[in-house]
Amino acid sequence: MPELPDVENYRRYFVRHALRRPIEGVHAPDARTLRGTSARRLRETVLGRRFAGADRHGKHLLARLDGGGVVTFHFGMTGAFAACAADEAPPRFTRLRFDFDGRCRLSFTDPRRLGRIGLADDPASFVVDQGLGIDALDRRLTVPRLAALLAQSSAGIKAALMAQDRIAGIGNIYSDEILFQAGIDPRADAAGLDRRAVGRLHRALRRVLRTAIDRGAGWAGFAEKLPDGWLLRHRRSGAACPRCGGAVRAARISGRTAYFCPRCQKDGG
DNA sequence: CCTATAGCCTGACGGC
DNA sequence: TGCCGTCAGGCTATAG
Repeated sequence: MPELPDVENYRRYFVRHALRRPIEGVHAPDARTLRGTSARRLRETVLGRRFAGADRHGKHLLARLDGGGVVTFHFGMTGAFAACAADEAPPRFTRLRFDFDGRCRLSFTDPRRLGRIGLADDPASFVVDQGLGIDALDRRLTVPRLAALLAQSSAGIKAALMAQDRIAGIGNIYSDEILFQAGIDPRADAAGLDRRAVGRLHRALRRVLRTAIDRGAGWAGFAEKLPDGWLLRHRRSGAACPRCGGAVRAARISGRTAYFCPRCQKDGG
């Protein structure tokens, strides 16, 4: 699940359940989930400290420790958080667990183990080290800046939106929705979009991501809360496009399955 | 430089 | 019901 809206909601969940409590235990039973660190070093870094705050950049969650240092989370395709009491059974697929004082615990769960957890000095240096582009909801991503980013891309527009080193946070699902709402063919060249199309893309990008956050992306029941007019509700081959009633089509674009409405998404195609 | 593909992992789902 | 193939909202390394 975890694209920008999902991770933003996980961040808020983390803030509610993990901030300002002494960390009394760290369980990291799955070494593969750790990236560039070890269970031992993680324990040494975190034990006895508290999380002071949590930032997000693109699909990454950056949990700041009091006194410096950051625990970084990437959720892969199936990562999530689950808080639970100490006397409850730990959730299935727990790959990392923090035990706080009292009865509160926070698990990072990830069935497929495609998620990654690591350590960094600070959020800014992590973003630089990872080579991440500007966060998709950063206000500094203006229409001219988006236009400039796309103009220097030689990729298709869907691949350009998903390139984390340019714009961080958008994945396969939300790129489909953004392009649908902007009326742009996912196979179009990124550099070939005119001013009006880039303007619509910018509007759609912000609206889609904000709305998804507000409606609870990442949590159970989100699918039922999707707006009626969204493509995501009808993201199956042959389903009826919510705008024109035509057939939704699937296509393989940059290694992922894209869904779109050929009639409503003509721009650049 | 770029795009395309396989691989990492496991679970869910549809067809037989 | 059980087995098998396919697919899944991530990224990375490697090949062309």
